[in-house]
Amino acid sequence: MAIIRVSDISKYAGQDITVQGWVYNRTDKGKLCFLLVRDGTGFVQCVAFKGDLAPELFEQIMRLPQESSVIVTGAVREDKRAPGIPGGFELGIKDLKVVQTAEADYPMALKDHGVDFALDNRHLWLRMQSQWAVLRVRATVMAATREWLDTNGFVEMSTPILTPAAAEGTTTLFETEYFDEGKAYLAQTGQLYNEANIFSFGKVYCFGPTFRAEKSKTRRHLTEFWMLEPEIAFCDLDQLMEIEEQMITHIVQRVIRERTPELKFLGRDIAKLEAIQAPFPRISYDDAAKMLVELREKETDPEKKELLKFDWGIDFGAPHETAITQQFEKPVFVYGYPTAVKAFYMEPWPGRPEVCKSVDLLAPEGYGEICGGSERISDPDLLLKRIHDQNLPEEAFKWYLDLRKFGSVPHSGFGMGTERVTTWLCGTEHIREAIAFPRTIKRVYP
RNA sequence: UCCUGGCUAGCUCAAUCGGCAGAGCGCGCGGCUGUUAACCGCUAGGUUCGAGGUUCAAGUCCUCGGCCAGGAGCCA
Repeated sequence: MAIIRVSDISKYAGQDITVQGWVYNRTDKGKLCFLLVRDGTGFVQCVAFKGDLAPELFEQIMRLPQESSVIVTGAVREDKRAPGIPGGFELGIKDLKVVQTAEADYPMALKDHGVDFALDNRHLWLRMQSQWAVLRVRATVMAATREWLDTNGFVEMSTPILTPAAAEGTTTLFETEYFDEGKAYLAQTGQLYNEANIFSFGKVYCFGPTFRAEKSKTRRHLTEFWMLEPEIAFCDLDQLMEIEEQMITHIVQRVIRERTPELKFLGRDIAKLEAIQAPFPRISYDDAAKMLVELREKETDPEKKELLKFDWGIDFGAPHETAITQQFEKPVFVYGYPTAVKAFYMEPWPGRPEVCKSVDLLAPEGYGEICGGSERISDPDLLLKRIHDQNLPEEAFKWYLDLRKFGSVPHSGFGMGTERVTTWLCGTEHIREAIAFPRTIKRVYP
């Protein structure tokens, strides 16, 4: 008997097939028993009629505990009543083998759980439909990201996870002993290494875990997350924005194409995602600042009004980002941030040294920053001056300064937070659901 | 680090002014041929986060501590 994947079930209507999986839920009605079976690719309802099966087998099915592992054989039939993902098809059970009868005290109910309990049981919570759906979307986001970059001439580079002192200060780094060399730190970015890589490969990216020891306790932060960082030679800020919008558009469109059942299960409004097509609106920091002043004047809730307080020169906080993105249906680029609030390596705006050629991409519906990038300083003297101004150790940046001595070119790059993109596309409340085993300030277990 | 909220059955939550510790789900038993987190009946299940205090009486009030969440700052 052919073993099929539940995600393909519609292709097998009328045929006998076998599914290998786990009992997600059981509902019995006397002489009739419904098993919702998941196999990793989807959830399918399997129906047992007492009259069709040997009495012992029917009795065994009636008593199967949640999460028992099973191999089910039966006939696929189309039925609008059948629940599941994708749903609409069910399996009339002809035979069932129990691989293991699960213990009766499985802790995850199909009802809501508190955050703490759910996270303590993350290894089991992963099996729930909602979590399965989000993580399937995440995998597609990552695949689509690589697909776009690989077909557009980018070379994947792996940048080190263990790094010497910091690109941007050590306060937010995880520290570890490194033999006789003193301290090493878990990478919070691969950017500086990718700036070296472009001079050999032109267009590169790294895509891996990255670590921030920030004591951030919000729905947008993880201490360990997966960041994509493309870096491109001969690329200015405008060209960088084009790359970002093309890539994001590709990711969203592929997610819609392949993960609509998951998005529908999550209750996501797919029409909103279908609208995500390049080009994206671009507004300067200056214009965003004016917009914020106007939005604050219109705001009637005094609490929100206080949070929207804003003076030119400060970086946007989460409330500011939310207010701006709510004005747009697509992700929006905000470019030209004040130099003072951005990293030392960002190219100054021509004729306006108080702002720099930086750009953040803010996702709509209040999801906030998903990408942050900039054109990098290409002039060796200016870069050295910046390192001195910021009291960074020149010795540590010797190799980085070399990059500007030998064939320096205008170049740009950005970082994209995989889990933030996933959270946005899924319409999920909290970023912790967008990675299998989230690491937050309060949690390193399981 | 700061602000706010929470901690009661395995889970999610109730408990009025300080006055008998409750429900739903899940587990167990029984019933039902179309359930959608099924439904109906029955059973079991409690150190109310910890320590101290006030009181005739504390889940509830007070003090200290612990843990968790949401938000701010910082960031992708």
